[in-house]
Amino acid sequence: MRRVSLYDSMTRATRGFAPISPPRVGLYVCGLTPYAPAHVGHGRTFVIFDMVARALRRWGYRVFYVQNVTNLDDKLIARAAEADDDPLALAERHFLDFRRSMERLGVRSVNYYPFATDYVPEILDQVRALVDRGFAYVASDGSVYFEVAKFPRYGALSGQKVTALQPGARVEVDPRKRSPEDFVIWKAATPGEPSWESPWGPGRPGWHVEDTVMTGKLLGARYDLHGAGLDLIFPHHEAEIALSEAATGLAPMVNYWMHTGLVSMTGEKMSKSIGNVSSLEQAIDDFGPAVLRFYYLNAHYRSAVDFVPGKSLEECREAYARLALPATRIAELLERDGPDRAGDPVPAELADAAGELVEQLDSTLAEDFNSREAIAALFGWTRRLTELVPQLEHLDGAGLAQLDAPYAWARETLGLFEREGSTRTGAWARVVPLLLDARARARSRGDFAEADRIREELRALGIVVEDSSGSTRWRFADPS
RNA sequence: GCCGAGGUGGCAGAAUGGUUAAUGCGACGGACUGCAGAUCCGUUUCCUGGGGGUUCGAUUCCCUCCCUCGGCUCCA
Repeated sequence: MRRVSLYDSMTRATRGFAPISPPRVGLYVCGLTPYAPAHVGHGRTFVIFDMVARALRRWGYRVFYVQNVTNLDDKLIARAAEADDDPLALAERHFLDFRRSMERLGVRSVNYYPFATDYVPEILDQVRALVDRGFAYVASDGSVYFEVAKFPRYGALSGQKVTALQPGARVEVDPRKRSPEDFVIWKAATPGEPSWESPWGPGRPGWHVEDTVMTGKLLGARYDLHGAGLDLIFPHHEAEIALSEAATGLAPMVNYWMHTGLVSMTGEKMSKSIGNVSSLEQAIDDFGPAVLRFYYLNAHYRSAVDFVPGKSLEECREAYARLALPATRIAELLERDGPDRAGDPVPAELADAAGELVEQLDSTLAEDFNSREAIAALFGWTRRLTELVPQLEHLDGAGLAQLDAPYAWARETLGLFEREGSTRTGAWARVVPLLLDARARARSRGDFAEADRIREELRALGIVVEDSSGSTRWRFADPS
């Protein structure tokens, strides 16, 4: 296992990562409440933790990655009511869309997506335990609240002092609470909502308790790593700590907290409730998954990034295309001729440099997942290889694989450079070269009118033909 | 008001108690090309919010001020 250091939001320091029972790592990331389509900001958090899981696995850790789904809450109920729909069905639909986006983005590292409503019996057990132990109280309507005053460590993660909070700053104070900082863990049902029987009457789980029950059941009372966007630090993660540690008596609930920086748009946090969102699905459609991953990983995960429509992803498209060029050429050659293709061996110093770079990439990423530095190093490799692009044609399969090693590293950890299906299979792969041969003959006899006609005909079919000094290449036109 | 994270070139965005502050985008110039496109090469010397302090040396550490963003019981 490689030595990894990461910034822990609880201690506010970069620390060496030591799992409770190596090589196993329990990773929990707060997933989304699927009441609306996912936006570009959500994608950032999930791509980042996908990278974290991929990298840890590469380095020998056995990561069990859980990402929850809050499939029932006030917003879902409100949205469903507007559309005369069932909240659980609405959540299911949005979740499936979200999974499709994640699949397209190459986020495949999550082992399990638990749904909150599948854990109601366990949630009731935890609520009951908290009441029994005196940490929670039952209000007159049958709702159950956690009493923050009973848990002195409350506020350790966020640095907040309960006395300094401004109750009602953004959300109205619930009159059933003993104290404004208390939070609901079991909500008495209003007629028409999905509800479950409980000792306190029909109701449904509060948000915070869902997570502690699922992590407790799936990862244990104490586990290694908890991640999410930093907007969840207060109150959600503070509440998770209080609930779990109060209910189990075991602390700390989690050893390392990782929080990702937020994506803003027009200077404000991108947020469903503000409405300044840019659809994740649309961004993938327009730019492809690789450009989006590049966008996310091209900044340190903890820094805030501003999303500028019409600019941010366009810039990344240019940069990524340049970065990926040698990787694409190598992949094309290996795809065409197979891994055993004949040719010259690669010069030893170049092969060595590739190996050294891979080591450098690993150590860079192992220091608090600095994907930006890794990408900068990859640009260095691309610069070096682009000078050799005309010579790649003459190298043997093993040599190409050696030169590809840094890109293969990025495929594994960053999820970049993955070929989205071959563009060169099927009938096109046979027919287009025939047409290009005819065009080449036309060009060589000076019949440029015919050459241009063939190029235009192909263009109309969505195939772009590009000449370079020695050869002609073709590709499918960009989707937009 | 309180808590937290920040302020780096035209833009995005890293890093560091010490030679030219990474990388990319953009811009400009050139190469290649029948044309188009793509690609490549070069240039972009004057970039670390203001003021103090510590130090031989600060963009980095400390204090203070200003500004921005996030949170204050909806949120990735």
